[in-house]
Amino acid sequence: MKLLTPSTSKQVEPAFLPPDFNASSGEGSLSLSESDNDIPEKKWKISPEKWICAKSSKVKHSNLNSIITEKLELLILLQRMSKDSMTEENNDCIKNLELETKQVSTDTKCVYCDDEEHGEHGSKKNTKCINLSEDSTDSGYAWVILVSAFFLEVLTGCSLTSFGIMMVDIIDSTEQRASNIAFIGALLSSFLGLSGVLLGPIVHRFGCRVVVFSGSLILALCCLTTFLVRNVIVYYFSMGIVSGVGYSCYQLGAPVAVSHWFQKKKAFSLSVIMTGISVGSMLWGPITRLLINKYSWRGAVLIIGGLQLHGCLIAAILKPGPLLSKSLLEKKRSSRFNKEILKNKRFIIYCFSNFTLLYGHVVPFMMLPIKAESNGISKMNAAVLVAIMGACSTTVRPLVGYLGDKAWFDKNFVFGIFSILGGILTSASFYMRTYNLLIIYACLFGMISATYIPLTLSVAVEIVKKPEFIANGLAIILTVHGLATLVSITAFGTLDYVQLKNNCEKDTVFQHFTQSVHIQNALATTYESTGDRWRTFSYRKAAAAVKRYPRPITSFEEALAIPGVGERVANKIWEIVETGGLRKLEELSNQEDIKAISTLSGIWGVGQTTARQWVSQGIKTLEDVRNKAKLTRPQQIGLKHYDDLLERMPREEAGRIDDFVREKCLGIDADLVILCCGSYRRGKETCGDVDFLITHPDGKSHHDLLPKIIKRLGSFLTDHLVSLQQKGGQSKYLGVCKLDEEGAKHRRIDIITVPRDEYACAIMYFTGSAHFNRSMRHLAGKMGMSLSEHSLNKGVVRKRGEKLNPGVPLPTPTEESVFKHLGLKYLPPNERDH
DNA sequence: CGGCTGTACTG
DNA sequence: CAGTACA
DNA sequence: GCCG
Repeated sequence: MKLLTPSTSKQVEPAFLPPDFNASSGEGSLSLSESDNDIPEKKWKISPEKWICAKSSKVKHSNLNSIITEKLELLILLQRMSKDSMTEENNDCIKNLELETKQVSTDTKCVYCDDEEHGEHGSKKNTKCINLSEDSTDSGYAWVILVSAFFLEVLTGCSLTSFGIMMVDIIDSTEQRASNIAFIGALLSSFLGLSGVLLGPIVHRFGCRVVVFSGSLILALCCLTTFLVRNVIVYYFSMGIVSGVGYSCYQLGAPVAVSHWFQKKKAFSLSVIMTGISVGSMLWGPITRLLINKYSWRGAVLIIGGLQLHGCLIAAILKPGPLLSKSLLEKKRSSRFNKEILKNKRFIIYCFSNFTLLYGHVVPFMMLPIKAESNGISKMNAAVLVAIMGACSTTVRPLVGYLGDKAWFDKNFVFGIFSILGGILTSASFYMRTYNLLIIYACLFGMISATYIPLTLSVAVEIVKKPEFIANGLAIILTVHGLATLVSITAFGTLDYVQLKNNCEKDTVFQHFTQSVHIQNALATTYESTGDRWRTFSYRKAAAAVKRYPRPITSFEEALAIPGVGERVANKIWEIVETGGLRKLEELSNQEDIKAISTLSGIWGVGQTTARQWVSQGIKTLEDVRNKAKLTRPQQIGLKHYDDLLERMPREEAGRIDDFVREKCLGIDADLVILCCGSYRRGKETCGDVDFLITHPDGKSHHDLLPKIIKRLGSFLTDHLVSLQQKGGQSKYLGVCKLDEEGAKHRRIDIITVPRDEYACAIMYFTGSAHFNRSMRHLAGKMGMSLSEHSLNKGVVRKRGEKLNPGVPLPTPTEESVFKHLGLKYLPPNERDH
């Protein structure tokens, strides 16, 4: 085995080599004498000196035990200390190490077996040595185990990948500082590693089946908790600490299980499951994004929790194998922490450099989706970036492993160069704002990090030199990695581009930046009360543009350059950035009348005109309205539910309303097509109302449908605001509903029924957003067309806004067709916010 | 200077 | 027709 | 109030 016979006796060959190397290396050099097959326990405790002795030059058979022992000890240490799970690379190292260990034990043809009775360990009885017949492993059920273990690792890959993807949405919906949420990720990654300390003995005691099973349940429970509870402190546990432990179970379980079943092809099998985690991290990004788009991030968490329950299935498949290496794990660890290592100045310096390296390394992984999003890249594409990074890192890693073994390969050099490259690249990434550039960044960074991260450990081994310190040294390095991860993610959340995304930051520039959005909107509202419709329009537009703008505004000119922001608004933005306020707004909004107007126009059915009229008549409070004002029917209802109707409902509630209405409608006619549109369809976390679009596939049964539906919904609809028959066959109902639940509030509900051939345009319209509809209609207008909720018409002739020729409808069977006619790429509902 | 989405009910 | 609403 |  080449591993144990390095080219020079001085060079300590690091324990981290790629599986393919081990797999392909000859077995011959290590064949052992029979006597090694029966190894008494004591013999396993062998000093590190013997290990290195075995490593340098010729292998002494009698020392092989010590090699195995030492490696296992290292393994234990690594498993405890490592899993800088951000990057999985360390795990790979562990697995490589583990695999190598297995290889050794395989080669010796000495395998430990253990009756899978849980608990009764600690005595020699349990540990016996057998000569294996080769057919009992590597085939048959072993392959089932391999596939299961592979999928287990795929499930593990979910951990930080999906959290990274989700972070943006979590920040949005919890309105927490980004750093608070990022801290969950830091906890997750730390506990993924830390829990190895606890799990090591537990895997040993209860077997990997039990551990994987519990891991699965733990994860499912965590996800359920996250789904149900709306409290960030709880998330620290449910998504951070406890989830970390859960994933740790998977992570430990898979290689252990496989090592129980594979003998000859152990190296191969371990490399297979190793790729599992990479495949997992590639897959989970897009999957998570899709789930979030469809069900919001809470829903996604719940579904992921469900998916993690597959771990139970896998646990059931993972029956104890004929080979059992875990009994080896139980050996008492002989190496204690040796302070001598701290006298090695090179090593200390190396530790610091590793800290800074990892400090910088970890952030891009976790923050990439946020960075992408803050630069206006769609969430799905951000997820794709993560997948790309994963893929690149996956492809390069085996290559590095392969090259790492070559004599001419200068690890120190490569490590140095690539870590510097990674640093430069990441610094440069600050200026990468377009999707294409970020793709390149993801690719390069994935590849570069796949190079230097595994090498950190190899280089450490070379620096430590003294064999008795290697275990300690590696443990220290891995601790440093873990620490760096924790510190960097926590710290970083408060520093860089994360803030740009957020609107709840207290930091000066950023605060002013977000405040400006707020104030612009306030100004818009204020002007609305004054009645200047088009000024309002412009403020709204400018506010939206500023909100979209991915960076803090640092100069007047920068503000002016934003489309939709002119000189006057730029002046105001600059005043906000510099002083934190806007005098004009304060003047205006301190006027009692203006406050009154905005209060009154909160009543459904009361607009600017009515509100202003009332105020001028001295009606300034809701109480005044109740007593003095003349109210229309809808306004009375609006006043009755004033507070309820101004409140937005959580997405889940909209979902329950959807279920209820859907069931009732299908009771009328099972063929009806019911779609809940509006902000719900766009995947928003809260909804101001629920919008139902209903049609019948036969193209005619939508006639007279709406009254039936309203009748059917009965007391669910508490008040009717408007119920109208439109000319073209569309009917619209606006009303108020309330679920039959404890503490349920009144909610606005809109229902429209449309003819089949207007369905696509109606969906477009009813899904919105309002602003998106305006843009689409504006675009249609510029192209000589006209878009409405009924149809997309072409050949429209307009003259000074007036339509002279209504044009002819284009065929629009689907939403896609509408986009196509307008020369646009299809946008899924969740991307129609602008 | 003139447009800034397009449609439809209520009173 | 003006006012209000829907996305 | 912004933009063409």
